[in-house]
Amino acid sequence: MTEIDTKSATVLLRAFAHPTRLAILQELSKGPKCVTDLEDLLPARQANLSQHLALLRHTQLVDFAQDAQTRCYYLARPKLTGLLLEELARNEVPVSKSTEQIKAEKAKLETKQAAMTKKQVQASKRTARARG
Amino acid sequence: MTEIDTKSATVLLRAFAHPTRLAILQELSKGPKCVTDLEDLLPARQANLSQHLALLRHTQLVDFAQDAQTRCYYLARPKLTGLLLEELARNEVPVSKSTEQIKAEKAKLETKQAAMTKKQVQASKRTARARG
DNA sequence: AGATTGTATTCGGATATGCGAATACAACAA
DNA sequence: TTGTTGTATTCGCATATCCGAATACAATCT
Repeated sequence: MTEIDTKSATVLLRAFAHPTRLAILQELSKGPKCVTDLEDLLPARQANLSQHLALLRHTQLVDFAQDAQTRCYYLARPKLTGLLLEELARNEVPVSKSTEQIKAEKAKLETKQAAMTKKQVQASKRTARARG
Repeated sequence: MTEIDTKSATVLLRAFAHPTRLAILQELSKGPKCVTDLEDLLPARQANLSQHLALLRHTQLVDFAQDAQTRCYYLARPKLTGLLLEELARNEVPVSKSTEQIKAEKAKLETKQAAMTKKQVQASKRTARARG
């Protein structure tokens, strides 16, 4: 439950969030591949794959080992990528909660914090915007 | 290791891949919140939060329960969201592999498949592009 | 009824992303 | 040396995303 740096986490997630890049990562999760291998496996052209691979390199999701003229790409963070692919494959079914249930949960949490300070923050926010 | 529908998986990932949305999900992982709560917790304005929440609703990452005038949002896929946030917090350190290591791994995989068919596919792809 | 509160939606412009085409380039073959 | 193979980069345009401003709207208060 540690607090995440959402800004840098987003850089990683954006790298995952593209069909071609996700497909590349899925292929690499089965083993290392060079660009030509990927070109055969995926419906994308060489230049485009190289662009996506460059992005994945910069986010350190992949790295490569040079084998003569070819570059063999592999997953640089196999745990992260593996877990993510697994979890996407699982495809959790969304839950629906009743208003009662939520009210109860919310109430329980709010008793743990000062409620008044919140309203003050809110008020100062509004006036700040009104001024600015 | 099941094959994923990369196109629809991408829709989910894109929803995660924004600082504000990720922060919203992180807050909701601690308990349900209404829009005003989030406005107090995050550096974003109401309209903007509503926009992001709409996106998160459409991807079924969150849902809400109506409590009189307010809507209490909660995680609709707590496992998925929780695991992802955990894994991002862990921040796996990238591995680096030697060319030898990769060549070995790659060779082992390739013996499991016909190597010739690949070259044929590659050749037909090239001529197809040349024609097109 | 009018004002306020909590939230959603629409619009428009700024910025970012995606992709093909062209180009670069190094290693290797003929 | 010229050609070919494997891969990367640059450029320009089309499309998508983001956000604030404005507006809508229903519920509640005065």
